[in-house]
Amino acid sequence: MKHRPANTVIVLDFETTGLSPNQGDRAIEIGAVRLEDGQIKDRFQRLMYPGRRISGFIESYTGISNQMLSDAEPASKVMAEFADFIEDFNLVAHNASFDSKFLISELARTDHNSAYLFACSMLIARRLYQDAPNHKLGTLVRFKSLPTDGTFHRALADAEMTTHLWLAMLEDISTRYGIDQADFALMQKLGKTAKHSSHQFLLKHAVTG
DNA sequence: TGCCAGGCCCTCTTTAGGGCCTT
Repeated sequence: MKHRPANTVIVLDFETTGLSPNQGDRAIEIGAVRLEDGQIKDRFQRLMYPGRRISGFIESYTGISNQMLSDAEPASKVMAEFADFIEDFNLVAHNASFDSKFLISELARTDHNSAYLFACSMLIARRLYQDAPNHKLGTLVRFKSLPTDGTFHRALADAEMTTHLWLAMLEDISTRYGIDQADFALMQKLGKTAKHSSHQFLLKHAVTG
């Protein structure tokens, strides 16, 4: 039987042709990290052909060219492989609402289930790091002095930076609130909050239940 | 370069508007 650590999450990031699958945008790259008990155990990165040319803006923004995509496998094939990679583990992304809608949209083109639970590192960071200049991923990486190879807006590089941010937040929450180990359920709760609660109240409430 | 959308959150709010964040 396959070993399944209790505290395993998949941290993922999509590069896409634009902001909205409802407007016809497609994924062009998926990058992800399998994090088991705080250790990176596996990585996944694939380009995928979206069925049409991408804009010059996206080429410039991501560094992914039309030439690179012309040699890539179709999205449906890549997403089927990715579904096998993520199994049924919980998912983490920076601004998870964005990656969630692309995951649902692309998996809908395959016969794979897309009923995953997401936690959003951006929403948690907004509560935890209120003195950060802003809560863009790159800013938070610099703010927390997290590891980076200097690559931004590529799927695996962004997923790895999000992984380090996730680990830093787990540690900071445990240290700040004196709990043994922050887990996915707590982090997901911190990303879904009632309005009009102060951040301090919210964190303490989430920790104490 | 920044628009497209959408969820979240703040405030000059809740019968609303606008900024943030993702590509």
